[in-house]
Amino acid sequence: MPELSERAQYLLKALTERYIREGQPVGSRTLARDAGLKLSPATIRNVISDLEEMGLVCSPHTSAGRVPTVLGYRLFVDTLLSVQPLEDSLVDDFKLSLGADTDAKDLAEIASKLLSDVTRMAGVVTLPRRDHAALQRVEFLPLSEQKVLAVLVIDDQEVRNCILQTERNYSASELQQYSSFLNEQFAGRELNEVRRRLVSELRETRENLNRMMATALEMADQVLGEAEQGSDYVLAGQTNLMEFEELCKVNTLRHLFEAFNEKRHILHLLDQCVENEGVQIFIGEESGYQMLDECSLVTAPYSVDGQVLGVLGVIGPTRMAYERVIPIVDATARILSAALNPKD
Amino acid sequence: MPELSERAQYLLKALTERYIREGQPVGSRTLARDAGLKLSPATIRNVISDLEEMGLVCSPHTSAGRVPTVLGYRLFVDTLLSVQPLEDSLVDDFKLSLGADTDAKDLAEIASKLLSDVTRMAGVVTLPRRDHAALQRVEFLPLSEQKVLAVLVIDDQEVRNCILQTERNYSASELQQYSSFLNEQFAGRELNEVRRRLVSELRETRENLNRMMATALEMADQVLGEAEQGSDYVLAGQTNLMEFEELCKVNTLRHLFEAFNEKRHILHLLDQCVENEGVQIFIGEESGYQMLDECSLVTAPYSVDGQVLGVLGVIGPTRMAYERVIPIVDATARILSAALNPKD
DNA sequence: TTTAGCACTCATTGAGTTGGAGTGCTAACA
DNA sequence: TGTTAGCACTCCAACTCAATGAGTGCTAAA
Repeated sequence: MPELSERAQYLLKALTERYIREGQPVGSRTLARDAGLKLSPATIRNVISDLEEMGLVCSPHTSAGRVPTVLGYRLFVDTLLSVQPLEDSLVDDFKLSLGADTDAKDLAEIASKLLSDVTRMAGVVTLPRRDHAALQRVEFLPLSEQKVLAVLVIDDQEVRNCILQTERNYSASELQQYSSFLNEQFAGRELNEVRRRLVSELRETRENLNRMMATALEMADQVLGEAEQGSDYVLAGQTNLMEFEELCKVNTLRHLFEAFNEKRHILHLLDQCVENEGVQIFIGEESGYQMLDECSLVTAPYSVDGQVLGVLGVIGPTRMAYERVIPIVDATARILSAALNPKD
Repeated sequence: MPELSERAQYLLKALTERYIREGQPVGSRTLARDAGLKLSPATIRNVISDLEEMGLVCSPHTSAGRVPTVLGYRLFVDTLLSVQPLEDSLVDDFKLSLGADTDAKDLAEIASKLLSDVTRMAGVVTLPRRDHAALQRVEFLPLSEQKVLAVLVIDDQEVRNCILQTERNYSASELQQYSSFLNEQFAGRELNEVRRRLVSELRETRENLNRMMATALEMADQVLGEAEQGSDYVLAGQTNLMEFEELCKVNTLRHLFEAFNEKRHILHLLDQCVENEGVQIFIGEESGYQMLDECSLVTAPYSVDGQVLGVLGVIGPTRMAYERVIPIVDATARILSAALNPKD
């Protein structure tokens, strides 16, 4: 990519900003008026023509103004953007809303709602991964004929339960034995470590023919398997996307909403953002998913104790106010991280 | 409403069926050919003209054919419809899919998916109300500083837990005392009865200054309050609705999808169907909700032990194949009922 | 009661027209 | 060499206009 003159950069910025604001292809005359430079439309045409050659802008048809391409947006976002600082009042609002002492899922829902409300686009938050969370305790309770209730206490905020189908009946005291055995062994360890060690221990105890331990371990294994509720996300404000001209073709919307329902693809995309520290942006086709061709995704990971637990973000048209959305997503990720941190 | 001649009825039926099939206003010529009656278009025009006077059909504009009105659909559905029996293979499929031994929520999700897949419209299933379900057991477990985990075993299939914030720490044995006290009192009783009795018992024990009982009751009260996860529903196949011409205005879709997200309205509507035994149908504006003006809703309640637990149904355009949807909804309700019944 | 005939209405389609916005190119200017 | 004015050109969007065709209502005859 050849170097871009100061002026060309400035004009690309002006053009992109104008287009984001107005949604209409912008022509040389408009730009001349708008940009504040003392240049005639003709001069501007020359510059813009260079930008076009570099693939940063294009015109939808011969006699229309120019529109940023994905590449143009990319350059704009990476090097030209002047990010606005966020109003304190908004941050306070967010902190308040995410301050309630509820479980992770509720927080995710609140956060996605906040994101969608403030940006008037769609907000998305993946549920926190719990691989690295510490297992606090396991409890087994007899339920009924050949059914045992297993309760998995992960931390103060999250408890999962699942119902095990067993081969025979177990008494409460027997189950108590199992759980205290397991707690001795595994309490305080990370879930994925527990998972790993379960496998090896199982093999070992089977060899040793220790019936009681084996049963306990088998149960634990089953619980972890069940509780392994594959990663998931919550979405809010999908309908906001219907307000944007450029997405308002029924077919575009259908593909988009099908993807939202299907979840697989969106999840895969969001997973890619876990790696990256800080705000990450996919513009248009960059995502690699066709249904997002006319959309951009702005994400940021959230974490607890330096462990990234998930990702949140905003989905909207490529023509979105990045300079506003970016700080919002960034701040929300921080606030959510704080909310998830054990406060004591 | 004046009596309708045999012939008029027949023609209304033919017209409605044709319109449902083709989606185009049907004219007298078409109807003459289609209906199998040996009548000229002119004659048919006379009859149709009567139907129009009665408000059963109308024409979108002067020189178009006729389309059934809501009233026309109503008459069609109530008295003219020939419901097709369902293929056994489909019923078997449904039974298989709903046979798995999972919890109520999963079943509801499967059912709504089935409904939407088979009808190519949107399937909806309310989560089962648990007011009349028997409380099997309560357990309290100490979690951490001033936090107690309460587990509510409702029946073999459903367990709820919630985390209580308490004023001081409780030991495991103390909590054990509470839960066994509560289980003695309430196990086996219906949830709403438990709720009712809790209130009065609380008042009584407070007067008696029985500290221990009071605490136990207060905890139970809190649990029930928390677990009171207001009624809810699951929806599948919303995007199918985008395939229908008549709903494909972005605005219509937006209102519809907003209603789906909002849930309140749809729930209220579905609640009305609990009363009615068997299949109930809302056609177009009959629902009273504007966003459903161009939709119909076909529902049937499902129940266990004669207790209606919820409603399921299909949402689609008014122009839907009622004769097919009705038996599908009916059968699904039966199969879901069976699946929820304790099998032992 | 049914039918044929006819005049009439109205949505839809496609072709032709116009106006405006914007471009690219060229030649002149600083 | 960079900047500007002028001009021909392109294309979209909006509009008009006429033709088409599906369907109706009415009337009078079978």
